[in-house]
Amino acid sequence: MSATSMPHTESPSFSLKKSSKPPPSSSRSAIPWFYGVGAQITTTMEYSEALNDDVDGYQSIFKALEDEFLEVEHFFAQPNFSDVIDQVLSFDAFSSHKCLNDTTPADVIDSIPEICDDYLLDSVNDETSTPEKTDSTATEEVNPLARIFRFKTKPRGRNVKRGKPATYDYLKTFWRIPKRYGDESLEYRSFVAVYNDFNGGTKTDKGSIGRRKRHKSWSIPEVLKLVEGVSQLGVGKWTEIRRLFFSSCHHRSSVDLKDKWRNLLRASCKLPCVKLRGEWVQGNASPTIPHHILCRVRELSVTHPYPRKQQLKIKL
DNA sequence: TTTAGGG
DNA sequence: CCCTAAA
Repeated sequence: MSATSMPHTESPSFSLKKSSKPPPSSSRSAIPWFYGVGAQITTTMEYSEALNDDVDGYQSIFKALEDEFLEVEHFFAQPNFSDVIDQVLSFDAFSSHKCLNDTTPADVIDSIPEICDDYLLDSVNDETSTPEKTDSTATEEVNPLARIFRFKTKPRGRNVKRGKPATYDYLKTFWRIPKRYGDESLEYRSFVAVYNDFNGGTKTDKGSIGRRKRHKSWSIPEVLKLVEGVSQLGVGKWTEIRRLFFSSCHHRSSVDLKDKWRNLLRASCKLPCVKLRGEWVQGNASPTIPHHILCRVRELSVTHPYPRKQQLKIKL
């Protein structure tokens, strides 16, 4: 995992000086050191440096990850925003995502954490497991965030060993709490709390770690892409549709497309039949899909019938 | 690995 | 969104 393309010239400073000002969103965890992410990041960077890894590359990654912690708004607020973007995109890990020119900065930012996930997981796997400094003086080395990075995503692609199911359960097997931590220790509880928060889940962990991914409601352009995809490739070709129409949406999986289409079908069935001042009256739901789009969905549901449930299996 | 469907 | 039987 070499990042030879990484320009070393006057790389913009990524130190965020996040201060202790909490993000606007009050939904964030109230864990004391949660907002001290900056410091934690630094620690992690030093750690990777010790591992003789590409520090600059990690800086980019950690910067992006840090952003995820701090919400996008904070990221945009940085004066060297564009520099950071350039830096991040110049990193090898993003080579396959250079087709981002036609997207907005927001789209780019949105895709970074996802990309980082994969790459970080790789790098961590390469590392010879967690350092086993058994001496009690290695307290500084224990960086909860390091483990958060490691497990924040589900394994996929080359990140998983062949033969093993790419499930969260498998991922969990990687998760280890240092023995020197009691279940009631501050470190442990903080770690778990932050971890859960980071994964956007209030999931009262029941042995389940890192489930839900952050909810991202579908934008109209995304819906249009999906509709266009279905109209061209038909229903059921979600991997293809994703590849052709969502190459720049790294947070929409083929399964997401399938789910969305299902929801669109449901919505299209409930099309209002009332017209007011030339405009179709929308259901009354919140940001709903424009009427004409739902009409299109309804048409497609006929043109491209959804594969019906398998023939009912006869019970013997 | 990808789908279809239920949760 | 998650989870998983089926294919």
